Amino acid sequence: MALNFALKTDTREITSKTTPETTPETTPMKEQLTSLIQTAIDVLKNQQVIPADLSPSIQIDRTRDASHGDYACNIAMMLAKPAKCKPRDLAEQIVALMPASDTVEKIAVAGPGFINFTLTDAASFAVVATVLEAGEAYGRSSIGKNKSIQVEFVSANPTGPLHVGHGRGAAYGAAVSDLLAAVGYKVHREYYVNDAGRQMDILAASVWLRYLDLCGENANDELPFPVNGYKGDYIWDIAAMLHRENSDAFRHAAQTVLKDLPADESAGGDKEIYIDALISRAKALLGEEAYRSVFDAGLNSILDDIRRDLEGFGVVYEEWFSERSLTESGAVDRAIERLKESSHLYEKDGAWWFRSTDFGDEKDRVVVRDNGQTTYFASDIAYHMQKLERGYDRVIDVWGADHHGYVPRVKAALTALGDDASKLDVLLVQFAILYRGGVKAQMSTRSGEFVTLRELREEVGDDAARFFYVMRKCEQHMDFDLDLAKSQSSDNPVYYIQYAHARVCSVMRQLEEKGLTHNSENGLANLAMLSESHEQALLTRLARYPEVVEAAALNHEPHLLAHFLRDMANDFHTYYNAHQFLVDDVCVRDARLCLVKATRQVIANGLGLLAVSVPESM
RNA sequence: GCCCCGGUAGCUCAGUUGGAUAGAGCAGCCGCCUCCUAAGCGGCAGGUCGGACGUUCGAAUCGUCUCCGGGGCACCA
Repeated sequence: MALNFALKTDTREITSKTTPETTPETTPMKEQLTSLIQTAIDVLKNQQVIPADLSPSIQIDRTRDASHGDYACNIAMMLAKPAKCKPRDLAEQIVALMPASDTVEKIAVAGPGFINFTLTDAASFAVVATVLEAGEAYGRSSIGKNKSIQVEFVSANPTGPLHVGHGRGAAYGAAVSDLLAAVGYKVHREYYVNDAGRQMDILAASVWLRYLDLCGENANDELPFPVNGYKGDYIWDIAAMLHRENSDAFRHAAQTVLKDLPADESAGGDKEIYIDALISRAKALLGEEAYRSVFDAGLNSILDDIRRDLEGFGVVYEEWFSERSLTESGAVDRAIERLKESSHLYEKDGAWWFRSTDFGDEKDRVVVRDNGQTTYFASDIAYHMQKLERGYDRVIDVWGADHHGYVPRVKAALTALGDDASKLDVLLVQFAILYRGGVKAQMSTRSGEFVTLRELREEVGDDAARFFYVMRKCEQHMDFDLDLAKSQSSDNPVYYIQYAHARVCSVMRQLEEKGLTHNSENGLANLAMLSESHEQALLTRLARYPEVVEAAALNHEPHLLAHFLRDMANDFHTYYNAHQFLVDDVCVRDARLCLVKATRQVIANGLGLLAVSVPESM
């Protein structure tokens, strides 16, 4: 009888389609070729042509040009110097010593000394059966098996709705996570909720003031809204909800609220001092419990909104991690104690400083302020300490590029704690600038008018938004063309790829309408009929897919997959225009349909990893 | 001033971790539906890979310097 384990309330199972089985392990071609070359190298070492103490890493690459065969190796050029031998001559010797293989048709020495491999037809055709057999699992692998990785991304302050800058982090973080899961890692996606700190107090104060307004305390403009408060309409919504549920329970007279407060900026004062005074006043008048009610009303409302927004965007988390919980669990104190014990902290001007300059940071950083409050940085130290304590093999943070200055101090803190800072990868995502009609559509955050992620999703759709965000390398500034993302034409890469998928579906429908059926076995038995250059190109492309997924995952570069899918769609459309699939010859027809179905499968798998839908008709 | 990222075709970007003749898509020009969706395909044209020097068999890729653009340098989060 199975036991039910209680899950933490904010923890959930991965909701994405899980296909636990991985691609059946046909020994990857690169490894086969590597071992052939290794055999030859070993012989040459015995013959002392190559120094025995040399153990070169054998690199096998896909060729760029089909006339160079399928794979190429540059080992002869690498070893030419130590072997005191011309690269081409060495290449010839290596080729002569390589054992025969039933997957290799031809081995040739070319150019300055490349060894080019051409696969047998049987080996190139095999991919079709592999894809159709593996289905959704094709492209998955087990490189990351038994390794766990935590990916923290978005983690925007819950002080307002997500904007388009967060969108890029969301799409990128989710794609990296899904890719890592696809290559076998156990992935823990996490959103760090900044539910403590001054910004949240400002939010609470903003909500409270709007609430007081709704109670009637601002009937004659006697309760001015702070310059530094959050002015968005959503604050009104939260205040209205608060008033609906609590009526006048948190009401205090405007004069009481404002009594003896310093001047706001609008009255010639300092807006920072003013807002802090207002927060103190709110806490004093409301008392701890009521203040927390107002605070939580703001926090929960916005967090729920963010959660719904992200879910709609295909981004789900295993955990929403509370910053406040770090303080409550004592993790922050514990981190500070550990740093004190190892004498990485010192006291100056009433504050406690972390000596991060010992670890290459440009200046030391405060962890406990002179007023006794711990800083955001202290929470971050505790958080990262805690992440590593959880035992992940690797930890990834996806941050906006504007936080890059933060990386050295976080790594410094981990090192100071005696943890392995190299387990942490911080991936920095550059800004996305929206263009509409060729002009910038994004307002500056300073003016308070920013395009929200939700607006973007509504305007261009989730598919286009997800795809466009990951089309570029994350460190590349991105121009996001809204018109292109919305356009339903081949200019739009999303539609272009989806259309390829829909076309295959359409072909299969046509087949049915003609009263025909597809015999897959017969098709697989007649793959040799696929001799057209377009077909060869598709076969090669299909075989590359697992390599692309692997590279995209391990290098955290989902754009590789996006580009691959576009190229594959192009291969398909070209093929589609050049040849009929539904021909009279049953053998050719069945073979072509096998190829085309395999193509559809790979497009579906690839778009699936990017959370882009695969329509069956368009 | 110091640090991070970028600079490749008119525009937006790739470039398999140092490989062979630098590639796509837009935009421009010329073609292709009696045919499984023309939301598609083919062709032409377009380049001093910001610049200089260096490293080596070989550089868009690595190093140093330099120019241009973006961002960051809190007892904020």
